[in-house]
Amino acid sequence: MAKMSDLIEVFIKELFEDNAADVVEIQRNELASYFKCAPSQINYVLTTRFSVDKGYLIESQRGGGGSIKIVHVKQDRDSAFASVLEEVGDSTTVMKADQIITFIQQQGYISQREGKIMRAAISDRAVAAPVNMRNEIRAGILKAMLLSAYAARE
Amino acid sequence: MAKMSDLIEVFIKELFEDNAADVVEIQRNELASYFKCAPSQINYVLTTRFSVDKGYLIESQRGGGGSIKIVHVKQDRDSAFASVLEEVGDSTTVMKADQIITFIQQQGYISQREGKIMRAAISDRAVAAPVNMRNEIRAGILKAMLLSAYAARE
DNA sequence: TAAAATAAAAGTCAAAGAAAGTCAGCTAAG
DNA sequence: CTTAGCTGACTTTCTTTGACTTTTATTTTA
Repeated sequence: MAKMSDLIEVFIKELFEDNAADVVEIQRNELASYFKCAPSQINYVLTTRFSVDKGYLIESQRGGGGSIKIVHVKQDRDSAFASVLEEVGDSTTVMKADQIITFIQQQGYISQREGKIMRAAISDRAVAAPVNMRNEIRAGILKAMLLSAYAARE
Repeated sequence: MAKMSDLIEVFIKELFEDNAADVVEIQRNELASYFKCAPSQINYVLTTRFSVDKGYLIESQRGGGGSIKIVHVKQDRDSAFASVLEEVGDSTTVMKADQIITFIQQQGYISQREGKIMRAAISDRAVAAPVNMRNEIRAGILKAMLLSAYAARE
């Protein structure tokens, strides 16, 4: 069975596209019953797939007529790349690098395929260096790739 | 008795042929119980028989609904990618890497921007490792990037 | 009409479940 | 005797669920 959380994630992302909007509004219980899952699973999807890291902001209202608003926060190119480069710093774990790539991808500044290439380049399988150097080397590679992507705007 | 690992290896390779695919998805526990072996033996087979060197890329997801994806660059059908991977080998200079990237770019396998990103990743400025290790590390990074580009081709 | 009760949302968190990964040590084959 | 193969115990990561809480709106009642 395909994972429920993935399906819900895709569903919500389609809402963004359909509305050509950067705000989407959902009702937790409604969505949950549509997917036949526990309402709290919607929260799980929101925290794991629509986190601030990834460029999303959640606002919600409880009580009668309440709902959840998901805002896709768009940062302009310059500041997005600037903040991300700073974040990389001199040393970066695979996990952090992954988040950074996801962020810049969600912002729409690199394609999905470019994201995959970058992820491959910084993975532990690729960076065959002594463990104690890996994070530093990884940081160098990631920064170089981000800069070149920044320079080569479409 | 024929060696278990060989049987598993053959089995997986048959999956590639049966599906005429270059991506195969397995479930570790399922496969293990099919072969009546320890799940960790699947990992053994993957690391010994399906390494990056041999043109395979492994992606996995833990947790509920998790699985292991194996991507393979086929010799016959996409000889450009396959031969290029061989060309990279275990060690690659910047110049050679550059030529290889240019080649597959000209063949239309990767975009100009993807080429720039790859070049950035393998440049000496990016790979901040001791000089005597650089070419080996570079080879690993380049192979991983090429494989992921191949896997995510349109 | 103001306070109280009810209903209608969403939030939290911990526990259980479902995978895959690691690694040290044992066994078998060459 | 050395290397390749195999295993199981333990770890890590990710997902799903449900019981309980909190907040807000609506309705009832004194």
